[in-house]
Amino acid sequence: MTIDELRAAIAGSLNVALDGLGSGDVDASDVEIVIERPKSREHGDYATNVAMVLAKRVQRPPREIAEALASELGGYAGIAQVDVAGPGFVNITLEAASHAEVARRIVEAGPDYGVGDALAGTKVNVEFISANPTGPLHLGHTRWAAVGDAIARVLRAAGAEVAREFYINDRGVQMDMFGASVMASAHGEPVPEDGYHGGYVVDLAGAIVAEDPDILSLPRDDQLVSFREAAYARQLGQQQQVLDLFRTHFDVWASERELHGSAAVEGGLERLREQGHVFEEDGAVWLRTTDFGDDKDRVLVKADGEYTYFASDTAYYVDKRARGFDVNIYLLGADHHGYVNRLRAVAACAGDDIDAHIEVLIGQLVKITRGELEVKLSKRAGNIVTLEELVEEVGVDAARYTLIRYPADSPLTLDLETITRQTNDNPVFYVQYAHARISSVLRNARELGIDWREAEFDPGSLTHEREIELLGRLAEYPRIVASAAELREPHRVARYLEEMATDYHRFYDVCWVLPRGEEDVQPLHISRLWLCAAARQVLANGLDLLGVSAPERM
RNA sequence: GGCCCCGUAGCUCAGGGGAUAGAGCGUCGGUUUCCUAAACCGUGCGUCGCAGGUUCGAAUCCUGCCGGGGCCA
Repeated sequence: MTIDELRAAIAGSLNVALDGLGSGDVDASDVEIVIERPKSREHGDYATNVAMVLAKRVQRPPREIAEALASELGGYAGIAQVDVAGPGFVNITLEAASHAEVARRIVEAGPDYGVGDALAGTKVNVEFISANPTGPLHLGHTRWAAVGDAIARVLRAAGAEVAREFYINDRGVQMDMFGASVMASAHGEPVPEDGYHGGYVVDLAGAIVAEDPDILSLPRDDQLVSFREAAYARQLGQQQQVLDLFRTHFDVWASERELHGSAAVEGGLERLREQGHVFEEDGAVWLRTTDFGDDKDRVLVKADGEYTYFASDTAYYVDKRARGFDVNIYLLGADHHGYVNRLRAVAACAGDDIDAHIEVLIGQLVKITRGELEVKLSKRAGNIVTLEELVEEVGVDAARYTLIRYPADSPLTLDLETITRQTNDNPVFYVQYAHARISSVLRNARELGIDWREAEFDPGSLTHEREIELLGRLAEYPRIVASAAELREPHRVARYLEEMATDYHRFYDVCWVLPRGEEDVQPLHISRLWLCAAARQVLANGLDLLGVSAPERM
């Protein structure tokens, strides 16, 4: 019996029970039947609180409703026992075989186990990082590089059609300043005061001149443009390469320039005019964002006729909607929290429902330590400042896992010593180890010539307490994925995997899987191999949602 | 001045209204003739910042205050 089947059973029993209480006219169909796994085993495998929730409406004591529900529910196949406890909880214990069926389902579903349809038919745009192409990606970007990607994966697992999108701010004075900095560097001249000073600028200059020495003899104005464009191409390429290495793959690289080139900006502006939130004042064109909670109105077109960055952002939103995205998620750093109201107001000004079409998530900053010492994010040599350097030091798996493991809206301290340590206090290794351990068992089974998939799986044989615990945990997985998607909180998957790995290790510790010595292959061996295979599948599926590898050996 | 985040065990942190608030680390001790000991088991550990409110029930939701971090102006 699956959780969904149990829910249906409860719903059915509830109707009968209410009839029996003379409350058949009470419509309980809108009551969400919450099924939870009790913390204590004494309270059964599953529990529901519907009796308490309905008490007021039915005008009966919760325990009375619970009793009626329990006696009805007890008749269902697959349910071993139903108890009423506490203020009106209905505690349900399943038959052993009923638990174990999940193992078969998981193995048969394979990578699809956990995939749901809650968001089927919804097109979601997840925009994150969106760095200027004027330097390497740094720590401020890494959290979203991991979490944003995981959010996209989790949403996809919930059935949504997802695009990961990176908005390239490749237009405006910052780009010119970037070009000027590289050019100055190429000539051995001092970089402009508010230009870009990192060592990478020198490297870029050197590489550009090496590839095209003639660039230095161009007229100054042309040369500036050439340097700017060459540096832009290289820097963007470098960012893309690093993200690729980090296993964060964007579906769309949206360029601000192209937005302007395609007249999307004019189009977006037109759309806002139609909605009646655009006005002119002091020679500038404004968007009345204060109508929707912003603290001041914003300029779209300056008095000199230039579009503002805000105009681009606005047009970009309208463009995303035009491309059919129902939900547009923006992942921003804590330093951009002032943008939240502005962006939401843009959606409202475009005639959209703020609560439906736009979501702005704020990620708190990441602090890095090495043991007790904080790693200052200065640009001095030896301190980690870029995503690339972080990956070099700790590896992609550890970096991604650690960044995703915590809710993004809480501050995060990343200890380089801990996450490279190969012990229990490093959760990524703990979870990966469970996967490798299972893989090893299954390898050994193959070497012993045991073809468990072809053998009869007897779910009734998995009755050990540790087996039941593990099966119960495996059954939770789809619900965890669904809630991670709904809440945009992939850390829930990571936390779940840690608990699941614990359940596996505990099972492994006391339940021997393979035949020992000259022992014949028994049905229990086969059943346990199915259980192992199911556990491995869930670990692999979960790790995949985080973009972390599931090693066969460690 | 406005806004955002945080406050839970000695430390780092989970805990989207439910029963006795959890995990890792750290302490001390134990477990391997055979499937990966990167594991498992035992052992302590709490005014869930404070005060009100909503609820049958609040660490969780609402309001105010205190404390810490940060952003904008």
